[in-house]
Amino acid sequence: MLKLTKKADYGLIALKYLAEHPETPALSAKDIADAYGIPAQLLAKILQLMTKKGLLRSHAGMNGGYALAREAREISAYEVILAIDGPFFITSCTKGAKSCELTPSCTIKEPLARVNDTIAGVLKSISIQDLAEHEQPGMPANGAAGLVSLRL
Amino acid sequence: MLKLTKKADYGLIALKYLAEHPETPALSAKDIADAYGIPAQLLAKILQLMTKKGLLRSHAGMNGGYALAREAREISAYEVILAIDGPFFITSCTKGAKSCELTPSCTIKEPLARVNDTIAGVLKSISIQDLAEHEQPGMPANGAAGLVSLRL
DNA sequence: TCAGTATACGACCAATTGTGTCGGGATTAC
DNA sequence: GTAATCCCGACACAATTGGTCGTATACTGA
Ligand code: FES
Ligand code: FES
Repeated sequence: MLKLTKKADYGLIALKYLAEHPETPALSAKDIADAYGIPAQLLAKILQLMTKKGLLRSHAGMNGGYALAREAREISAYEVILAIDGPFFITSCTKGAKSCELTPSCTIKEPLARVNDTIAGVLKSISIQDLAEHEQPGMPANGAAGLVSLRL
Repeated sequence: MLKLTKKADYGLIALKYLAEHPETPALSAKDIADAYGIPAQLLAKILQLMTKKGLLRSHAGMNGGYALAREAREISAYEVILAIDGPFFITSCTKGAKSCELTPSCTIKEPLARVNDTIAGVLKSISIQDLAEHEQPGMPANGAAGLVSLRL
């Protein structure tokens, strides 16, 4: 539960990989898939999705492939997840604003919606570049990168 | 994606309901299920799970049922979710410490683990009592209840 | 112009997970 | 002893996710 789908995971990995290779004009889906042992065709579909959402730019033909549409710093993990898995809500009742309006006595939705927003905020504060910059192991103890306040 | 299962939702609802009725010594699974239109037998299993994890105390026999094992303030949403859905990891690769060790080049797991911890922290900061205390609508603008720092 | 490389897209199936039901057994109160 | 209640495993069904296939389309370079 509360876990990323593999697709979203693959998407993040692919973007991270692209962010790590800024010199190349484009990388094909197969290139990326091979680098990580990801099913190539599946990754292709994911990349296509992200292209449609404006996160990537694609180019067909020889030496074609995908490239980041924006700076790695300007693409958040939230956007990636949103593009691949669609809008997400932590509460299972918030589906069509239908099923749970039937039980007006249940007020659990409201506080959980705040949690949802908080998580979304955290995800928004993470950029692809953050993922790509892998500090060496050993806890470098760098400063706090983000601060998220949860208001009940 | 990234959503609570219905079971966890039901579990939270049930605990909230129990927290709202502190006067009664115990409420049966059926009582709670009827109050919200939740499948009774399913809820029963969920309550049993939470009992086994020490969140509830149960009592068989007539006028039996369930009661909170601790103060509502002392039970966090995190514990509930953990009890019902098991340990959760946002990263899909962190399953058996197996699949992703094969690709040591992928460093995406690390930063996402921090996100995971952050979310867990948020969930831990929410108690059943927080859910039960439904402020009236209208944004009461009360002070910040929790502050979670995300350190990349 | 033509062959090769690559994206684009839809349909489809397989695997997993989530949701809900059933049935029998054990406890407890009255 | 009977009715209410918890306990628990097995099962069936539904939804989601993961992955494949086939084909169409676009671009490149010789
Ligand atoms: S479960 Fe949807 S509002 Fe309570
Ligand atoms: S996907 Fe698991 S470490 Fe990268």
